Amino acid sequence: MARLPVYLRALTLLIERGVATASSEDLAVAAGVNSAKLRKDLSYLGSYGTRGVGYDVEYLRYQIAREIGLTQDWPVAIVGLGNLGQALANYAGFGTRGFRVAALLDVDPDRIGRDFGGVVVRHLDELADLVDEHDISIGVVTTPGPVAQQVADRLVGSGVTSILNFAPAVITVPSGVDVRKVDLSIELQILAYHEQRKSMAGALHPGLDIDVVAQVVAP
Amino acid sequence: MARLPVYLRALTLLIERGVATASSEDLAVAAGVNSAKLRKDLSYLGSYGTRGVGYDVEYLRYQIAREIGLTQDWPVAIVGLGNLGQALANYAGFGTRGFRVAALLDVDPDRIGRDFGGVVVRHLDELADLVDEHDISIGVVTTPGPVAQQVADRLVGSGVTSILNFAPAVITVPSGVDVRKVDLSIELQILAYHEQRKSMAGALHPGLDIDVVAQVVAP
DNA sequence: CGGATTTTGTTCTCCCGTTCACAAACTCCT
DNA sequence: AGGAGTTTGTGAACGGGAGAACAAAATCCG
Ligand SMILES: NC(=O)c1ccc[n+]([C@@H]2O[C@H](COP(=O)([O-])OP(=O)(O)OC[C@H]3O[C@@H](n4cnc5c(N)ncnc54)[C@H](O)[C@@H]3O)[C@@H](O)[C@H]2O)c1
Ligand SMILES: NC(=O)c1ccc[n+]([C@@H]2O[C@H](COP(=O)([O-])OP(=O)(O)OC[C@H]3O[C@@H](n4cnc5c(N)ncnc54)[C@H](O)[C@@H]3O)[C@@H](O)[C@H]2O)c1
Repeated sequence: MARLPVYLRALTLLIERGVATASSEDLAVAAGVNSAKLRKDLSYLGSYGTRGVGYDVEYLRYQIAREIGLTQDWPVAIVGLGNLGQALANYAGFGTRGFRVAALLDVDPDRIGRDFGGVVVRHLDELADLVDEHDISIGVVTTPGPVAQQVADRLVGSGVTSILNFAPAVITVPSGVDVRKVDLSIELQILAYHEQRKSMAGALHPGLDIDVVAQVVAP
Repeated sequence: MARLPVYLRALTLLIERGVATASSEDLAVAAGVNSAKLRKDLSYLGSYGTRGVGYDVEYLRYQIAREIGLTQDWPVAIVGLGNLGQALANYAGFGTRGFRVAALLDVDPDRIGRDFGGVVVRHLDELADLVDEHDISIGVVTTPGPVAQQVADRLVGSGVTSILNFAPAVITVPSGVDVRKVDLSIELQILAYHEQRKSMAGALHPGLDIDVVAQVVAP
């Protein structure tokens, strides 16, 4: 079900291009997945396609948006207005996808009171009030790693039940709370790992050309 | 093998705490995984543990770092110095993990020439020269989605063989080139999906308390 | 020195996601 | 209207990862 957002984006792209109807094959290409997988995924939501024709792009987009819950908009709190937190707070693409920055929190007096995209940074102590006031259920953690756990604890304590964590730390939460992690270093390290294998393959089999090496290395 | 970086971070944390030896159970808790899985993963690298004792933290950390390829440092190019690109360029945690920002590229004359963390932004046309000069094999894409594909093409054309893509677009590359995607919107949408299910479960079974709901909803 | 204890490395089983393949359903053209 | 062509929805086979469980190996302790 983690692929639904990808399909949603592919559908939006097709709508922008003026496409009214698309086959599972078309969608699969646009979303970068196998067409059988895509059909099976969509069949979970119900029979929204027409055999011999394909899917009504607009209609399917709405159905997926509804399934994900994007017919409402989700207020989000961001904790930690450093480099990354500011970039997120300024990010326009946020609102166009059903999310709204409803609260910004920090503990640094230099950050508190500043304004990003029309929202003023407040002290973390005001978290519970803001969560209540704006009915926030999603929190984003962009603090340094060492304080991520305690910030997560306060988010949970204030009633937040979903957390997106950018800090390089494993955070644990009570059951019933979802955590997702975005970790730049890990992504880069995975790339570095493959890079190293590529160069090693080249060293071990200098006769092989790049295409063959690619096949050896492919996951 | 995508878990090796997580183990690496857990080990680094333990070293900072002065721990010299850790069992697979300790490591599993620190990394947030199952201990059997962790042991199986580590056994791939070789037998670096001692039965009845556990793993030498320092030694294991080095072995994993070597496996990933972090004994060398990896020069990285960042394309698109907007909100996000600037945050990445300023990010200190970059260098401490074996990566180095070697080149910054943009096409906006207002950005070109500016300095982030000691590196000057250059025009995208200079990409190939910079890749050659600094022996860059990893590129980071932080441009708007619509130009992500053409930027990726230029990266590949310049000799980059690994791409980390932050733009909300599916990019396709020749075989032999690795692409990883970091997509904020998708992460938030997955959280929203689970949020919606939580609130629906509450509406359908108003008698259930939050803990029971949590079990129903858990993946 | 030998048994009790701890913990690794590995085997085995199970389960879930992926993919193939095909019948059913729909359109289009003659 | 009917056959040819397309495309969905899904049953079935496949593959691989995850976890339980256990034997082997090392330490500890009397
Ligand atoms: N900047 C990046 O590009 C980048 C990339 C990947 C990961 N990260 C991670 O994201 C996190 C933030 O990175 P950054 O570069 O923005 O760091 P930063 O130091 O610029 O910002 C951290 C912010 O958190 C605030 N903060 C500190 N303790 C807090 C607390 N207890 N409660 C609330 N706020 C608190 C600080 O005042 C500061 O404003 C770090 O964990 C970093 O490792 C950053
Ligand atoms: N800012 C965020 O927090 C955030 C979060 C998630 C995803 N993203 C995605 O990351 C990307 C960048 O976001 P942003 O907020 O930094 O956008 P931005 O508009 O601030 O920055 C985009 C930068 O890319 C440059 N650019 C445009 N076309 C280019 C080209 N052909 N070659 C090189 N550079 C080019 C622009 O000059 C600009 O500096 C977007 O795709 C966005 O959707 C951003």
